[in-house]
Formats: sequence, structure tokens, C-alpha cells
Amino acid sequence: MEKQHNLSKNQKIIFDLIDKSPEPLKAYSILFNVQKKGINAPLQVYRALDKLVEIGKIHKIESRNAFIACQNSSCQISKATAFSICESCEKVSEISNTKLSKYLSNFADESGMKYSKYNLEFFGLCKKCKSK
Amino acid sequence: MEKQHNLSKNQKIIFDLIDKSPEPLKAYSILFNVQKKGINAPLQVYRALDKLVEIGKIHKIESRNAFIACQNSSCQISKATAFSICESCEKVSEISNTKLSKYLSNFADESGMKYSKYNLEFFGLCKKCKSK
DNA sequence: TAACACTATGTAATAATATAACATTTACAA
DNA sequence: TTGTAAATGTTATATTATTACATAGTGTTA
Ligand SMILES: [Zn+2]
Ligand SMILES: [Zn+2]
Ligand SMILES: [Zn+2]
Ligand SMILES: [Zn+2]
Repeated sequence: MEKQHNLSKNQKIIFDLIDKSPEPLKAYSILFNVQKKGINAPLQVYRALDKLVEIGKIHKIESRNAFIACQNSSCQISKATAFSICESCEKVSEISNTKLSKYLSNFADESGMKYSKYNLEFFGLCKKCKSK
Repeated sequence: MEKQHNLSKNQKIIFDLIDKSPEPLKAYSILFNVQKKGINAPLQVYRALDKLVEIGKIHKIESRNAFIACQNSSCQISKATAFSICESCEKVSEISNTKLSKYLSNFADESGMKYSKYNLEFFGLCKKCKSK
């Protein structure tokens, strides 16, 4: 059973915006978009983002400093994320591939490190951009 | 045969600093450290970093906004990078694992996307920090 | 040599991303 | 109702990165 998180007011406003967006959103673009709803300061945005990331409702695309809603039913795998990023049009998608996530979640090397989390970003050209 | 890159003056200064460092360095920490060598402005640092990343002498740790020297003999695989990051002591190592890099380099899914590059960051506790 | 293209440098200003510090309020359980 | 954790509001500031413009070096070729 998945834990239920009742989003607070700011968290809900910001999640809804990200969830509706077809592309990853940056913090200050979010701020600009929610100012009409009474969220005035960067910190209010970053606090909501932090929480939403923590509970797996959104993910941060590290190479882009942008945030995207989880596509895997409120990510049971927020500690195991993989994305594809088109370097031409900047389209970003979350990859849900059982084999891949199993392979990486079980990955171990000789370092003696215990890995509890990973983030993977693939780059390339999407179908559309390839055919241009 | 690997292409030879003759580093320019600023590139060399900045590469040497990163290469000697036991930990990833941030751009402004680099700037601070090279001011005695006549590099005065952020842009001088960022330009050198961009070039060094491009030719694979260093890598950017995206989740930390920091830079580390390539550990794989001037990375033939600067387009296929993997790191382990200790969330306690922040130790970062480059992972060289042939199976892993083969697996990821050959990864394809149904999206029709052609992946030419990836970056993977594993998080966890290093040996030292685990035993505390 | 001269003309050209390309890479690198220097400098100032500014943009974009993120956090610190502090005061207050809300949710909710003991 | 008292305690506590989570969330909010606000101001200021820190950190990371780029724009714009001027100049200088490097190597190639006419
Ligand atoms: Zn997800
Ligand atoms: Zn595309
Ligand atoms: Zn490398
Ligand atoms: Zn450690």
C-alpha cells in the first residue's frame, strides 16, 4: 500500500502546475506562474519542491535544473529514476523499464558501497528531431 | 588512437587544480584558488570548465554542481559516465565497470529515441561511513 | 607576407538558481 | 490543552552561470 500524502496548499498549487506542464519547469518559472495564487517568494517554491521530490510526486532533472511530475503513479521508485532527454527539443520523459531498474537497483561493485538510490539521464535525439 | 588536446594556459591551470583535488571542486572554489595565477573572473573559469568537459578531461557531477578529473585515462567514455556519491561524507568516485557501461550504452527502449550519451549517479554510504 | 578563420582571453555587468535567518501559523496527536 | 512537527510568510543574501563586448594568439592558406 502506498503511503498517502495530503499535500498542503502551496504544495498542491505547485504540484498541479508541474503536473499539467508538458515540459519540465524551472523554479523561477514556477514562481512567476503562481504569484497570482499568493506565492511570492523563491523559498516558498523551493520548500514545496523539496517536499514533492521527497515524497516522489515530482523529480528533479539535474542536468536541467528543472522539475517534472512523476509518470509512474507517484513513483514507488523515486529513489531509482531514469529519464530520456532530447538535446534538440529538450523533451524529457521518465523511463519506466523494469529490466533497467532491476539492473541498476541491484548494481554493486567492488567499492564496498551500498547504493540506495540512483539517477540516470540519457541524452540523444527524439524520433521527431532525428527525422529533421 | 586518442586525440591529443593541447590545453591552453587557463585550461591547464584549472585542470591541474581539479586533478590534484581529492574531491570534486565547485566553480567558485576553483576561481578563488586560481586568482593568484591571474584568473580573475567567473567566466574564465567556466570557459575552461566547458572545454575540459567537452574533451573529457573532467566531468561535472550534476547533483553537486562540481567537477572531478576523469579517472579513466582521459575518458574515452565522456559520453558514458557513472559516479558513486556518498551522501554522508560526499566522497565521489568515477565508476569504471565494463558491464555497466556496455549495458547502458546499448540500452534502447520503445520510445524510438537514439541515445548517444548518459550520466548516472549512484547514491549511498561509503564503506567508511557505513561502519560509523 | 597578408588575409582569414578559429580559439582563447580579459573585463564588467547581470541573470538564474538556491539558501539562511527569523517570526508566525496550522495540523494534529498525546 | 499542551506539545510538537510541518508548513507558511518575509527579507536578505549566497551561489551558480551567462551575456555582451573588446582584444589577442594560433595556425592555415592565398
Ligand atoms: Zn517517477
Ligand atoms: Zn527532440
Ligand atoms: Zn571519465
Ligand atoms: Zn562516506
